[in-house]
Amino acid sequence: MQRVLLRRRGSAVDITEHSDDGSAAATRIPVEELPAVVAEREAAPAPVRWVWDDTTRWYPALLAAGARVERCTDLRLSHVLLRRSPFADQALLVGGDTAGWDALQPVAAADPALFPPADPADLLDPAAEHRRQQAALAASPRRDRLALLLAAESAGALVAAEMTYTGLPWRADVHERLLTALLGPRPVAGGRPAVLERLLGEIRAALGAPLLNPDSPAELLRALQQAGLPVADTRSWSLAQLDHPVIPALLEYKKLMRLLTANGWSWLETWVQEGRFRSSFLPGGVVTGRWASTGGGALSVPTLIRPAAVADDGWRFVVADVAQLEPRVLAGMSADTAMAEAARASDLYEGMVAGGAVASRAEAKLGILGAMYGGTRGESGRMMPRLTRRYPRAIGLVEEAARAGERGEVVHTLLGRGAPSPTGAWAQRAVELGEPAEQAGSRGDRDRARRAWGRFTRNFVVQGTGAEWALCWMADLRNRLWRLGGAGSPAERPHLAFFLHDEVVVHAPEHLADDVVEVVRAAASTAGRLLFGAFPVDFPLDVAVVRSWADAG
DNA sequence: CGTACAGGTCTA
DNA sequence: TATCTAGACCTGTACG
Repeated sequence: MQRVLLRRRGSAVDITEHSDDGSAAATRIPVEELPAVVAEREAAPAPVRWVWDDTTRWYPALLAAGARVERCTDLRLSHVLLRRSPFADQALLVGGDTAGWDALQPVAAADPALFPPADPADLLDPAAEHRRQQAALAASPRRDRLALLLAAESAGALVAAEMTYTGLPWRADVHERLLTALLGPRPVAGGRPAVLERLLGEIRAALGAPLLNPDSPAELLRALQQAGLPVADTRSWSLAQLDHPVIPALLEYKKLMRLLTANGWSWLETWVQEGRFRSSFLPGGVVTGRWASTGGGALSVPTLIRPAAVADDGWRFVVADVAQLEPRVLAGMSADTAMAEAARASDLYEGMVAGGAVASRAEAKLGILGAMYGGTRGESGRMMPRLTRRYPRAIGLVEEAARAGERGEVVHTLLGRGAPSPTGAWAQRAVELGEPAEQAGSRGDRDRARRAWGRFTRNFVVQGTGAEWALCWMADLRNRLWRLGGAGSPAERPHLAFFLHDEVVVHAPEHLADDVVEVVRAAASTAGRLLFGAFPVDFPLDVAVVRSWADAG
């Protein structure tokens, strides 16, 4: 496939075409002409892969100018993956500006200018970096998987930019009605809404503390203890265990205060414009390969306010999520046929019950979560021997990942994303967490930190491979949605509008909703085959065609 | 007066 | 004798 490398040169762009025969041809164009050049090239029959330093620096402006890109190589994201992968020869990756690539950060989506001034990326040579990456890939003992990972990560970067561009349809009027119904009318600057004010009065009266500010955990804890309640913190879950007249009002107050501060009127003003909630997603933003987000708390939008996410008139949301993604991924990557058999059921936990591994669904869930998170105590710990007997390969894989982490070894996902080395800052953090300063250095604390790192590596291999499945799913889905046809930009055709680790929201014209359901499922099958080949592990989806996000699931 | 951390709550 | 993975982001509070 033809690769076309883009490089900024002041107010111009250098375009270098790399043909399969190794020849290269370069042209220089003014930056204003780039969208037209890209659009023309994308419309031509020969497929092309754009190679650029960083999608966040190129794609938002292209989208704004009406140019959509089918494929790219994001050198920044690829660099991070290769630098940490145990299957990339680091000697091949090191060049003059490696430190610059190591340090390169994505830019915020807020600025749509194609060329931010004084960008550190301008000091880097993308052609040289691309050559190094291709060399490392060619020499890798896991070349195919690593190449798939780089392609999927780059496709994710395109998806992320497009989701910020299109936004998630959001009805401010619905959101405001919801706030008013729960909190009362919007208060004038500074005041508490009426409902909170009333609850505050009840709380103060019930505790005999007329000046209490329940927003201060320390103050609240003292007041509760003075009222004779045996409580060590003010978490809702702890308070719910208590029997005292103040508790219902206090729990309601905490819930509504959270709504007000996290997703109240000021959230609405800040993050919703022109009927769209626009946040920015950061592919690869989490060490495991999951996406992070910045702005508006996109990855923790409470279900309480999801009724305000409403498809446009004549459009629908197609909401799809994978039930029990991570245990299915674990079955696939360990080639555990017994667990894959359980995964044939649409509810994997019920499949485990049917297979005779455990007595109840609750036990199955507890046991699997314990296996993936490293819970060794309590009920999930007691489940482990039975699970190990029944699913030796699956349990063996996570146990080995935990032991490797405890030994200080580096673990990796199925496609070759490497975990951080335990000598890095992350291990320091684990040490600090397990080690109160006054007892620093004791053997027990070191053991605790080692086990904490083992839990991290145990979870890393599963969560990280789950993230790879989701990336492959979205990358394939994005292309299938585009091929459903229509005209215009992604916003005017069926498009991905939101992504939450194992769930996607597609915004589509109503008459195409059934087609979207079909391609969402087809893309899930493709992702399973890409990762696990012929090994028979299913990824059944829960799919709903709805007007509001809240109506799904 | 601005920054850093603690405590809490939301997500998968 | 016990909640264990990954995050974002809010308020209150301590600190320099």
